[in-house]
Order: sequence, then C-alpha cells, then structure tokens
Amino acid sequence: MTPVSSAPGGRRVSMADVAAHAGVSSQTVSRVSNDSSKVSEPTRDKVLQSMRDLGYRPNSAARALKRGHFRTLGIITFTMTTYGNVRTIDAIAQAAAGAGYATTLLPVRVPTQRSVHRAFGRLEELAVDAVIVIMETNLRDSDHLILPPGMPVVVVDADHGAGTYGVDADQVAGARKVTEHLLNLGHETVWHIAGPQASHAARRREEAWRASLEVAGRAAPPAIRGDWTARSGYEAGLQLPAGAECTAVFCANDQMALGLYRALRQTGRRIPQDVSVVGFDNIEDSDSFDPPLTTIDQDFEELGRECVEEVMEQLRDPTMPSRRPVVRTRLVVRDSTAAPAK
Amino acid sequence: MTPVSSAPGGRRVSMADVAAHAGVSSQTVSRVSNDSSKVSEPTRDKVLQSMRDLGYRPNSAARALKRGHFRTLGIITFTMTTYGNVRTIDAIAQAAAGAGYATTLLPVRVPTQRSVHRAFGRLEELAVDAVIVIMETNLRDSDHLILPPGMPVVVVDADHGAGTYGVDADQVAGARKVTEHLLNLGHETVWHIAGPQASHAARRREEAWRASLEVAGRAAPPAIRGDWTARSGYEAGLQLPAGAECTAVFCANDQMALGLYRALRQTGRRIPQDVSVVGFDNIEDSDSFDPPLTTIDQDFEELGRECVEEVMEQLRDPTMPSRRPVVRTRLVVRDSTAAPAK
DNA sequence: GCGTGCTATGTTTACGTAAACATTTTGAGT
DNA sequence: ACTCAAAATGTTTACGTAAACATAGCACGC
Repeated sequence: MTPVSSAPGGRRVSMADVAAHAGVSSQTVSRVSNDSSKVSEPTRDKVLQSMRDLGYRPNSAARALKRGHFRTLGIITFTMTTYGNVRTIDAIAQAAAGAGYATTLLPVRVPTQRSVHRAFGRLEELAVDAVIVIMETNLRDSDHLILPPGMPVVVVDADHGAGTYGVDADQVAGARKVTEHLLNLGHETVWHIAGPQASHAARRREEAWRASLEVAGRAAPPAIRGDWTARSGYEAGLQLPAGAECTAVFCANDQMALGLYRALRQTGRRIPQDVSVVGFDNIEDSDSFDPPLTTIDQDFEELGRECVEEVMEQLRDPTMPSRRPVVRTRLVVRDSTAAPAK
Repeated sequence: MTPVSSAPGGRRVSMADVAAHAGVSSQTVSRVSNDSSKVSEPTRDKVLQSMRDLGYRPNSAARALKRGHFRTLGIITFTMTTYGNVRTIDAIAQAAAGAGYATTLLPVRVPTQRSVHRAFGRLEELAVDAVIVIMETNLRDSDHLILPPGMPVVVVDADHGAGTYGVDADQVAGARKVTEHLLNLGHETVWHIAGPQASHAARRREEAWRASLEVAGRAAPPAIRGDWTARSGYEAGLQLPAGAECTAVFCANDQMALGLYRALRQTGRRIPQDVSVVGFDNIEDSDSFDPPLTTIDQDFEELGRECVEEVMEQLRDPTMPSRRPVVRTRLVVRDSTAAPAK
C-alpha cells in the first residue's frame, strides 16, 4: 500500500488519523512516536504499520508547542565569505548537532541599523531556542544588539560589554606570537597588513602587533589596511617599501598573505630569503602556498563547541554568568619565515 | 519599567497575559501582533505598551501550528569544507531570506548509511517546510534518499532519477570549455587532475574532459585523482610527466590548482610558459594566484536562487514536475594559460 | 427615530501533541 | 480462585495562537 500522506479533508496525517486507523488511542500513538516504552510489542507494530500506511509524520510545530522548545539554535551572521566565519558556523552546527540541536542561519547582508533591526525583528518569528551572533563587524553604537527579551544570546568575536555571553579566539596572544617569532628570527621590526577597520578581530590583531613591538622597543611601521581578500593583500603588498627596510610582514589573515606573495614575487623579492611572511587563520590551503605559509592556527572546532556549551549553560540556567571562554591560538611555523639576510 | 518576561507561574509571557495587562481580549493582542489593521489607535498603543512592559514575545511554535508552516528551509549538507558547498549554502540562505524563509542546517558528518538515515530521521523532528540536499558525495545505492513522505525535496549536484526535483550547474559545458580553450591555444592534449571518485561533480567534469578530447581526436592521458584539497593537487602535480609531454593541465577545482602551482614551480616549470593550468570554481582568491588563474566561474547565486525557486514551486503545487534548471558556467581567462612553447 | 452598514472588539474553537490522571488488563503470589 | 501491583491503554486537558463567528457601538440616510 502506498502512503496517502493526507487525511480525509486534505489535512496532513495526524496522530488522530493514525490512532483511528490502528484502532488505538492517540496517546498510544504518541507513546510509540516518543519513548516507545510502555507499549506492548503487538500494539507498537500495529501502530508503526499504520504510520507507514498513512505516511504519518509528526508535526514539529505541535511538538515544539507542547514541549516548549525547538532544539534549534539560530546563528546571525553578516557574511559567509570569510574563512573564519564559515569554519565557525560549521563548527557550531556540528557541535549543536552533537547536542541534538539543529542550527538555523539568519544571514544579514549589510550591517546597517535598518537591516540588523529587521533581522532581529524576524528573530521574534524564528523557531529558535537561543541565538549565536557572529559579530565580526562593528555595529554603529545606535545599532547595539537589540535582541528579543528572554532569548539567550552568545556573541562571538565582538567587543561586548559585561553581562553578555561571549566566546572568542585569543587574537591577542596569536598576534603576539607572530611578532615575537619574527623578532626572534632577528628581524628589526615587523610590518602589518591589517584587516578592515570595522572588524573587531582585525583591530585586536593590529593592537597586539603594535603592543608587542613596543614591548620589544621597536618602532612600529604604519599598518597597511586590507579588507581580508587576497586582492587587497596584493595591493597592500605593492605599497610596502622595497629593499632591506621591510624584511618581515604579518598579514591579518592567510588570504591577504596569498595576495602578498604575488606582490612580493612581482617586485622581485623571494620568500623567505628577502621577506618573511606570516598569516592568520591557518586555512586549509596555506600549507600548499609556495612556500607553505607560517601562520596562526585557530581552533574553530573548539570555538564552536564553546559557543554551544555557553548557549546550553544559559538555557539550563539563565541567571548563570558567562564563563567567557577564550579559545587558544597556536603558531604553525612553515617555510615562509626565516632570519633576515645579513 | 523593565520587562518581566515571565508570567505568574514562571511561564513565558503569552497573549493572554498581555491581554489581561492591557485590559483587552487576546484576539485584539493577536491583531496588533499581526495585521495591526482593524485596531483603533489608542487600543493599539495600549497593547504595544503592555507588550513592552511584560516583554512579550510571540511563541513561534504556536504560530507555526496555527499557520501550518514554519517559513523555514532545511539544508542537508555533508561538508562545509569545499568552496562550492559553502557558496551554495550561502546563496540558498540569502535567496531564502529574500523569500521570507529562514534556513536550517542539518550537517551529516560522514555519508554512511547509518548517519544519513539518522539525519533523515531527525528531519522528521525538524521545524522545516522543505529540504534541499546538497549531495556532492555519492551515497551507496542502499542509502538512496529515504525522505519523510510528503516533504518537498530539491537535490543539488547529484545524479538523480526522474521524478525528483533537482538543480545543478552545467559541469559538462564548463569542462568542455576548458578543454577546447586549451586545445585552441595549440596544446596537443590536456591532462586532468580529477576530484574524488565519489563526487558527482568530479565525475561529470572528468567525463566531459575525456569526451571533449575524443571529439577532437586527441588521446586522453590518464586522469590523476585528488580529493579537492590543495595538498592533493600538489601531490598529483608531482606525478605529472616532466618535459614537453605535459603542457596543459585542467584541475577539477581551484584549490587543487593552487597545489599544482607549487608542484610545477618546485619541479622547475613556469606557468604558463611551460605548462598551462586551468581550474574550476573561480574562488575569490584565484585572481590573486601567481599567475592569476584561468578558471570556470559557476554562478552560485543563481544556483541558490534556483534551488529556492524550485522549493517554492513545489510548496505551491506538489504535483508540478521540476523544471530541473541547469545553471550556466563561464570561462574566465586570466594569465595561467598560453600557447605551448614551440 | 429607526433601520443599515460599517468598524472595533470579544468569544469560541481548532490546530496536533503529550503530560497528568484514570481505567483496564495482566500476571505473580498465595 | 483471589488479591494486589505493575503494565498497558484510554481520557482529559493545556500548550499559545489566529481563524471564524458573534456582538456592540456608532454614523448616516431617510
């Protein structure tokens, strides 16, 4: 028999339909559909058969209404074009799935006040138990996170005030490790190709780079600003001074480092003999750059796990303060860094 | 007054609570919450004020139950590590958002029979009106898409039988354009670094490459198989014969082309003077490869739009057959291809 | 002054599920 | 056979919303 999938009247098949078909009460159908304990073998089989016959599919809306939750997390994200965001989203989705939660994407195209408000407005409608915001980009002050009241929120990668839940990678330690690595190799100073002004991560990496140079008593050259893309890294690279003045460059991400590679080669400089290059992110491709790129590895899986962990914490007990975990970063030394030529 | 966010009894604030607080019926609250027409100005203000006072947030589950839909699409995806998948997911999410739909991710780690079944099982529970499956990887026959009955489905990037809804990029035309471009430049034949055996897209690109060579009466060298990663492209590149025997290589994606660049340079060959290289995908970075990569651009935005379009079609009228749209591909010629040395 | 028709609001009900409680059946122990 | 507990199943109800229907108020024309 092929499933009919719609009850008399054209409605979707409900428990009541299955119950009638199997000659039991709807509660028994419910039991089979859920615990499936406390139901005798023959009854269960009968009900399961009826479910198949009718093409029964539980109504998630009714379930959620009854249970009071969706087992679904929302992710507000401004872009999926940067590597870090994608990895973070993926990691969150995996971790959430592990905890039995699905993940709903709420893409916000441009971080203007209007679009953010609209997105957060739509959140009200969303079938979601909690929200993770991947900030990445600065909002103007007036846009400050106006979230639905009573909705647990975790913010990733943002300057957040006290009282909010947040998770972040240890950008500062990462940038410090880069700078120290290069100075230890004997470079006089380190140049920096920064990410966009609006990005929290970019700002923190830049500040940590500058601070590390200061601690070491070195003069910080002016930062050159890119926009995360390889193309902007290429253009930034063309602005670097030629000759011995610039022997080491720290790129705020690996993609810009790729662009920098091309700019350096085009202007006749070898990596690492003439210029050492370090990236940030450890994208999958970076070990196949030519030469393989020295970079900072961020543990996105852990970041995702921590996000989900924080959310779950908040769902369990909304009064609990955030642990505000910081995910470690790790220097991966490959072949793009070396001591400067004498 | 700060919102209380919970009604007497600890429950979330409901319409009834707002209604009581504002001294109106719950239906009036519903009207304000929805159309907001047919309500007098003073009443509306009163209700809105009560909503704010109590921190009212509509219950999406109850709404969905009443309305019969969630305005949410599900995406089943096997990996978010390949560029194409991410772009597709992003495009779908954007297109869905444009149509007023949210997007729920359902990541399936390994495409084994068990995990797929489990995921599709969880789908039953999912608060979703329809599903888009980004196949990408072959399932073993026994795993064939067992989806909940009555759930609209669109499959991307798969060999699908008749009767299903599907969308795909025109892999064949893309691969043909590549081969013809290289032959037209004067190359005797074209080598191929293929994607993994299990991938539909990889298989179709490989077949089209081989067919194009046949049509031109050229012998097809053995395909070298990679796994989409830059590292595998590097390793495949090391297996290419040295010398004039191999002057043109078509990589099944851009990342493998990046690895190939390194292998070629390492074995003393220049691009494009000694070897021409073509990729597939036109990833954002490929114009910053050194040299900028000739590749095939896939219009992922259109792919995403078409997916959503197909889903909407099916939601409107489940009996309608699929248009089975095919998204165009475009050859982007940059600096990695040239005529072979004489 | 009295229907007539409209607008604003209230009342009832149903959506599909599952908890809580009620009842029946089963079976083990005497 | 009879008691009693446990297991299996049934009945009632509530979850929060919104459609459908009902009613009250009010302006307007004759």
